[in-house]
Amino acid sequence: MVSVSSAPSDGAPSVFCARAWQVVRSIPRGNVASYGQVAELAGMPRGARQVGRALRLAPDSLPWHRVVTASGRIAFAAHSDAYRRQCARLSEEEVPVIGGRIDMRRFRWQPTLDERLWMLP
DNA sequence: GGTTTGACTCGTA
DNA sequence: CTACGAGCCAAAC
Repeated sequence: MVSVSSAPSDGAPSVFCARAWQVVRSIPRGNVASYGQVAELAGMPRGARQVGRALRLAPDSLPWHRVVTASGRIAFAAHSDAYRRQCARLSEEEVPVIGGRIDMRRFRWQPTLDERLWMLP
């Protein structure tokens, strides 16, 4: 009997977590995506909060800074260390955070049909 | 088991 | 524009 556990209790991250990381890796430099957008592309339409959880466990090599709230704000508390780190990393790639905000109309990632198909299950 | 928590989102006021 | 509340879902108590 082979038991296949998808629970992260084995030490391995969940399937959704791995998918979310894959989506985040696909966000081009100079663009951002919202938590909800990443969730949807990863196959979980209402999983915005799970994306945040997945990113918390993510390696620093992952471009986690390209994920912001739907309104274009950084999800961390405005004066926290994490907030400043994300802000700095975004500015490094020409994504300005003005008034605590990113202009989603200009910087929101719009994946092509090909990119969507590549990521969906 | 239930309750709380949080890197969320959306509608209303 | 901000504030609040309800909905959301998995993890942690």
